Formats: sequence, structure tokens, C-alpha cells
Amino acid sequence: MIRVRFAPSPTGFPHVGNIRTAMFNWLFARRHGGKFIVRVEDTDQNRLVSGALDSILEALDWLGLQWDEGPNVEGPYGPYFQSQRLRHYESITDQLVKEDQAYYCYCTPERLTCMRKRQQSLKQPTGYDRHCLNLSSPEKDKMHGASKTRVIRFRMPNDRSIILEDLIGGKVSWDSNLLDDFVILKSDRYPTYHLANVVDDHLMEITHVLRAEEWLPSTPKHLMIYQALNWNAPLFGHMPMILGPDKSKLSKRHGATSALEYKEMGYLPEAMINFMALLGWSLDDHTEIFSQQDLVKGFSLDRVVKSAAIFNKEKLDWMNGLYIRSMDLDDLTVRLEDYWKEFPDQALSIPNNVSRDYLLKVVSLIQERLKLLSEAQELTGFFFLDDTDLEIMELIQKGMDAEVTFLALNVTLNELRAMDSFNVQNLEKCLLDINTQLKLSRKQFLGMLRIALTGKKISPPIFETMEVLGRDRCIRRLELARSWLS
RNA sequence: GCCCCCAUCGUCUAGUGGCCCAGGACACCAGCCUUUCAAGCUGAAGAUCAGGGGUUCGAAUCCCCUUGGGGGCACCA
Repeated sequence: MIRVRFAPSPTGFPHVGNIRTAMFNWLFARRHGGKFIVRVEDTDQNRLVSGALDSILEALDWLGLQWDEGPNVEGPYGPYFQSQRLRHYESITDQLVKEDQAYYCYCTPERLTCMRKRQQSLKQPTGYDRHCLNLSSPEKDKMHGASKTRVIRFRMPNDRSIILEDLIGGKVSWDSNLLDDFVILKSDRYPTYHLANVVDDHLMEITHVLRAEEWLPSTPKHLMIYQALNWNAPLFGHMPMILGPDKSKLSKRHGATSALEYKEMGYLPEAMINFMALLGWSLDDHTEIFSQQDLVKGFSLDRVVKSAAIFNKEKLDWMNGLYIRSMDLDDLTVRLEDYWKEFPDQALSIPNNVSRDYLLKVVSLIQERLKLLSEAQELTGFFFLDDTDLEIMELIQKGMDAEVTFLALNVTLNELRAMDSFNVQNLEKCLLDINTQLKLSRKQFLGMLRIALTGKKISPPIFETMEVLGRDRCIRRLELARSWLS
């Protein structure tokens, strides 16, 4: 049984890089009928951010990445919060100390900083100098009694060649002499990441560790802990990073980096999933659009690339528009309503008496013009505004003057009043006739109507728009426009 | 400074020794459509496969070096 995990630390928002890693884990688990576990790495008590975990889980939830074990989903390997698993780490460190594979260190932060500086200036590799390992027994006893702050360090064996067969990167090797005796248990009795992730991955029977490439340099440390404990290490796969447009690690200064910001901006989860999957993975040389099921079916680690990718927002935009266009009208309308409910400041102010039917008609007119859910407000506001609230600017078209415009509005008003059924076909026929009679270009005449009826230079096709608005409102708006002329 | 990773159009990528003087997608440009904006369609442009050495009958594909980029070197994860 394949078991993979996503191990977020609740110290910040759900970064898209992390969320993509979560997604690859999820895909891998689903592809192979395995389990996807969320484990909360809350061992840094100083950096905990309240609400961070909730937003991380919310992001997973938004994207439909359901976990099989983890917060709110009890499983046989719990608890899934590292802060609740301290006894495990303690018993392991006790064992390692007893076996001389780890030792207490009493060095002050000041001494360590100073040591590091010296090494830098001497152009040596930086790392702990084993000062406390080399303490004599009486010295140790003395320090142990006197010092209130002590940590436990892993004793890195000398002269070992450490080899990793990475699932994505291939063979990578390190020389253990370049690795130092790193801390595994902090002075507050919490483990460091290095220890905790090894202990938990083992105890939770994780089979594949798929994590970001930034972890690659610390993997030899983890491998050595597995070895010291005589445990089989899981398989590792290091995912390429996501970079900002300047090719540095994606960060806040590049704009949105939280998955939930994308939700707020009006991206669809299915577009987000599809787009992120293509950042570092491909099925073949031509497939771009995937349903979640296709993705699960087609996903494989050996098609994950090694090189980092730049987050290409233009392509995401295109893809989001594509998904919006391919949706059922009802579905899109429901999505918009949900979106407006969640982000009221981006919502239309829709009067209570608007019928569902009217809403559907409006949405149908903007569906293929929408790239983001958030754009609906700007595109359709005039459908819901009171007639008197329209702002009429530039009513008089190029090559026309107030007089001609006035006349055109007059003629149009008369015809519209007399028209039979107020539908697209009749409107088109009638208005194009008037257009011809008036000897105006379509651009002039229809442009004028557009401004008078919508207050905008850009709108859905004007005949459709008029049908949806209905005769009464069209006539009122044209009358208002006419009155503004004089 | 030390360690590790990476390197194909602006961007995401296909490519695992001959099918490639390199294919697809986004963006860009042009044309068509047209009532504005989109959408759609058609087409164009865009990569001497980072550079240099090898190996081979043959290299984007294998090896080495250089350069460039990235990541890591905490009692953070």
C-alpha cells in the first residue's frame, strides 16, 4: 500500500508551491490506490501563526484534494500533529544518546554564531565543531548540571558516502564529512524537522516522500538518521521548484502566492489544478486540458521534470477562461453566486427581486467573455442598475453631433414602442433598418445605443442585451439619454 | 565561502542516439469573422537545443569542462 504525506507547517499561508507539492502527492496516491496523509509539522512553537492551518486545509479543500488521514480525519497512525507526538521523539533521542549516536550539546547561540563566522572567513565549510562531543566526562557532568539549555545533536559518522536514488532527480551523492552534527532535539524538548519527519514517516509507514527540491540538501541527514535507527528509508522524490518571473523562489514580492488569493481573484479550482499539474509535469507532447480524473489516470512521477518552472500567469488566465466557457450555464451561475457570497466586495449588487431566469440570461451573455469570476461585476453591472444610475459618457459618436444623435434616439424610441415582440430577431431587423434609414455607420448607431443602454463602450452584443433588459427599461434608458442631450 | 541540483522558442513543455536544420500550448503579431469587447478560425514570427570539448557512421539526447541560474548550509520548516 502506497502511503504519501503532505507535511505543512502552520506558520503561514498556503503557498502555491506547497500546494502543488500537496497536489502531486495526492495525484500519486490516487493514481496508485494509496493513502494521502496530512501531517502538521508544528514543532516550531515560536513561529506558529493562528489561522494558518485552517487556511492551508481550506486551500486543499478548495482544490478537492481530500486527505485520508490527518486533521479532522482520524486514522490508525495518529495523532497527526507533531506537537502531540513528543514522546516518540523523546524515546528515539534517548535511544540514540544511549547508543552514542547522538549527544548533548551545551553551546550557547553566541558561541555557535562566532564559530560560523570564523569558518566563513577561513573559507571552510560551516558546521558544528563537535566542541561538546569532545568534552571529558567530568566536564560533561558539570555542564549537564549547570546548564539549563541543552540540545541533542546527531553524531554524523565520518567517511561515509551517502547515496540517494531520487525518484525524480536520479542519483545524488554526498560525503558525510561535509555534514555536521545537527540538532535533533531543541532545548524546548521539541524535535527539529530533521528528526521529526524521519520518526513520523517511519511510524506512519510512509512509502514515498515527495517534497520540494529545497529539501534535497537535508536529505542526507535524514538518510543517516534512518541508518542509525536501522530503519528502511522511504523512497524520495524531489519536486522542482516554482519560481517567480525573475527566476527566484516564488515569494510575496511576485504578487499572489497564496492559493486562496487565487480563489479570491476568481480562478476556478479545476483550472488551478490543471495549470499547476502542467508546471513540472506533462502527459505527452500535446495534451493541455485535463479533468481531475484524467490527471489521476495519467499521472506518473517519471514524467515530472527536474528543472524549476516559472509561474506563467497568462496561461492560467487563458485556461481559466477556457474552463468558464466550457461550463454549463447553470453551473457557472451557481459558481458565481457562491463566489459573490464568499467575496461580497466583488459581487454585483443584485436587487432582491431579480429572478433566477434573468440572472441566467445575463450570465449567458458574459460567459464567453469571462476569464475570472471576479470580472462579472464589471461586465454586467448595468443589468442590475437603476436606469437613472447609469453614467452616460461619450454618447455622441464620432462623426455625429447632438442633433443627429437626438434624431436617431427619437426614431429608435418610436420604432421600439411600436415593435411587436421585443426579441433579438425583431430588434435586429428593426434597428438595422433604422440604421440604414439614418445613413449612419453601424459603429455609430449601435455604438450610440450601447452607450445609452449600458453606459459602457464595451458590452455584450447589443440586441441580446436589449432583449434581456426588456422593452420598458430600454425605452426609459433611451429617453434618459435623449433628455441628457438637451 | 562550502555543498547539492538544474540548463530546448519570452513562458510552460515534447524530445531518452538516426523519425528533429526540433513538435505542441500560452503570450505576441497579421488576416478573417464582426455591432463594441471577447470568443472562434487561419497564418506568421519565435530555440544555431547555454558555450566548448569529446564518444559515435550519426547527439538536443551519452561523458567531461566552462558559464549561467536555482536551492541549501539555524535550537525554521
